[in-house]
Amino acid sequence: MKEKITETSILLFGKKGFSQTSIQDIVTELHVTKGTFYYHFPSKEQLLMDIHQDYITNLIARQELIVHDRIYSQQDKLTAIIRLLINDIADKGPSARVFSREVRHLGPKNMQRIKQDRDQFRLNIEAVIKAGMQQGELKADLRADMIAFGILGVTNWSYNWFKTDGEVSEEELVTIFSEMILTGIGS
Amino acid sequence: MKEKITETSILLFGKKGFSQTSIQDIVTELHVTKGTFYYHFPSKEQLLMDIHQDYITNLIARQELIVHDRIYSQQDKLTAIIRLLINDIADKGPSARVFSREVRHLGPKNMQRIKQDRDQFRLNIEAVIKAGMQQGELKADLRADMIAFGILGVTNWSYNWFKTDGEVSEEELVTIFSEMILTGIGS
Amino acid sequence: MKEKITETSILLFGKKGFSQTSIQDIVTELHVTKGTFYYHFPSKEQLLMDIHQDYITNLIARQELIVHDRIYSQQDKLTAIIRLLINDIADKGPSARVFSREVRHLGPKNMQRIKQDRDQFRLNIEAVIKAGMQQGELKADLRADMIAFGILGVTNWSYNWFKTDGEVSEEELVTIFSEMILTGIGS
Amino acid sequence: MKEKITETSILLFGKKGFSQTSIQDIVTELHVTKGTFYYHFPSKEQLLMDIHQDYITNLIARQELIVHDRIYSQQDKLTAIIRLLINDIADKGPSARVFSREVRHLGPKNMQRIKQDRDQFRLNIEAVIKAGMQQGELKADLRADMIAFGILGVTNWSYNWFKTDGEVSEEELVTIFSEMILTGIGS
DNA sequence: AATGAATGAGTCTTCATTCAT
DNA sequence: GATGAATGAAGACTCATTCAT
Repeated sequence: MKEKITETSILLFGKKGFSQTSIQDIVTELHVTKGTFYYHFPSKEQLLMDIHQDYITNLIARQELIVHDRIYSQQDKLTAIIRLLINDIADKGPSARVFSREVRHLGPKNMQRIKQDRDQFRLNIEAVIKAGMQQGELKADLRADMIAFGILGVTNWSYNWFKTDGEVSEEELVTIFSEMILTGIGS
Repeated sequence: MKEKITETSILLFGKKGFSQTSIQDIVTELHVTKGTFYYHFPSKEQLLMDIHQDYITNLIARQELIVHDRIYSQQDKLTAIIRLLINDIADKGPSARVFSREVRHLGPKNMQRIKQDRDQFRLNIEAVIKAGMQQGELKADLRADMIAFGILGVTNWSYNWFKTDGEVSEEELVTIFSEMILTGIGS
Repeated sequence: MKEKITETSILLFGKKGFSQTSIQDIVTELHVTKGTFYYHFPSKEQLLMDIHQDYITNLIARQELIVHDRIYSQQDKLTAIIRLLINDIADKGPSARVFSREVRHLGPKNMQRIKQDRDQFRLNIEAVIKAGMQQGELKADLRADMIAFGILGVTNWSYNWFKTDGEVSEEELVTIFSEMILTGIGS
Repeated sequence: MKEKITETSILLFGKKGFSQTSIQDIVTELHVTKGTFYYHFPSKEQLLMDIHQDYITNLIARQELIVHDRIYSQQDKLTAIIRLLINDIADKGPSARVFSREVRHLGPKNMQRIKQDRDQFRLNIEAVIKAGMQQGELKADLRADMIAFGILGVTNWSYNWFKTDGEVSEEELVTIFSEMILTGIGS
């Protein structure tokens, strides 16, 4: 049941947003009562935290597999990270969407905790960029931090518009974005 | 008074988000009563619509000045559009933030209307890209639509993290992002 | 309306206690809705505070009239204070009952504030006793503080059992208690 | 286990009051689950009843030992009853406090039953007073019933303020109160 | 004896909205 | 233009209680 609640919540949060989704909505969907929800979760916020935590822990783990890979070039790593994020739109779509949007609704403490995780993800990207700069794979004069934000912008924004069943496939999108970032669009 | 309500609302929506800001919050800030609000606006949603509309109408107007400029190259135009969006973080900060976040809280009809405006903004970017492709300023084989989404991602995401009083100035950020997009980060 | 809410609440708190009385109970009794309650009071606790404050402020004022009287002997003052409390069972019955019972349901801050008022009332009694001891009206070796608690016990406990329409009138009860305290029951 | 539940409940009721203590609070404290509680008690109210019953049965038993004593004078008996109640603040503190406060939370039937026990306790005091009056130990014109209420007020009120580790010892308090009642405070 | 899951009625509170004045 | 009072629907959360295992 706990899992069912989590799944349903992810779906509903993804569809209507966190504040717009009431506990009633969640339990009605599952044909159980509010008491059931509160038997499994101490609060709505904690549920959101759990979702966040599950998602980002797994995400960072997969990211670090990429980052610490011995064979990939740094450019490959960036592409792989972009792929990681874009793929999740399909695989964990709603979960990913929830992740990228609802932080503002958390209390200061939880906000802080989540922020740390996100920072780590971002700093991992930054580290790859810096490595690329040193090894001559990337331009030497980049602001690694800003570029990392830029890459996250490109991918995270996709969660707002990308349809996995659209004209462009995930893998194509990965290629388009990674080329745009690595080689630019200028001729 | 209507203007004062609008301004205060933009500020509060920017700070706490749309759903988290109550009409009571707004009128308390202005030392008036709820009746006053409803004298000027038919609903909270309509207020949000007005804010959106004001903002985006002005934004598109400024974008089209750029797009139809006779002197700018297409690359310059893209840079100018990036500058337009980044500058607004400072100039119309809260308003811009509201614009980029609170769409989900609109009813379907209003959502639709806003979506059209946003689409137009995006299609204008797409048009510039296509022009650049034809004129040989940009690579010939780009997916103009996806690239437009990519550019919007980079800039819109900035609203979540960019501090105008930080280490990097707006103009520097514009340069960083436009170089990243036009020439890529690869060496 | 605010007054009506206060009055009804006093009645209901008196009958069923603070926690056992829901806001619903109060507004149902008045044929209004919960919104109305919260238009006039910020919280249930604040309502209780208001009731307390109203009651005790008035009570202390009347007590101090007695305490500072120039003609009364100290013994007369004690009797008058007993009368003050016993009379309130009839006049402000429920209010008095609420006052003497529901402190535990207040938050620490409000608890503190009420405690101060009560302490003042008690210390005023203590002061009268001490004056009586000095002036030879009362035994010289009393623990004024404990006696003050004793007197309060006798009167406050009455709120639990005394019926103003019973066999014993208020004034008779005052006489019985003040004689018991001043001259004792031993022969 | 049943005893452990009872003990813990007494403690918690004493600390936070009956309504403010949830069954969850009780079982959490004991590291068991709610099912366990309901295996041993049919309801929260019944638990309160049991506590009451246990306490008052024992109390009345001890009171009657005093009342029927052949050596004590009636004055001594009153003092002994006062001692009985004051001592219980220390010995059975929480239990006694619960007893003197939470009656209101019982259903009418249980309320009735408790009331009878309390009445008996009070009537026993009244009987002692009447005996004292007849035997010339006490003033002849007392309202024994009201005096009994007065004595109960003095002692029961102590449960609200008396600290056993304070400046005044239990035995001192007994002396103070019994002197106040028997000989009065007037000089 | 004890547990874990579920219930459902109830709690306080919030809030957008209405409307007579 | 603006106010004050009231509404009613909805919100998150609590809790005594039940019951199959």
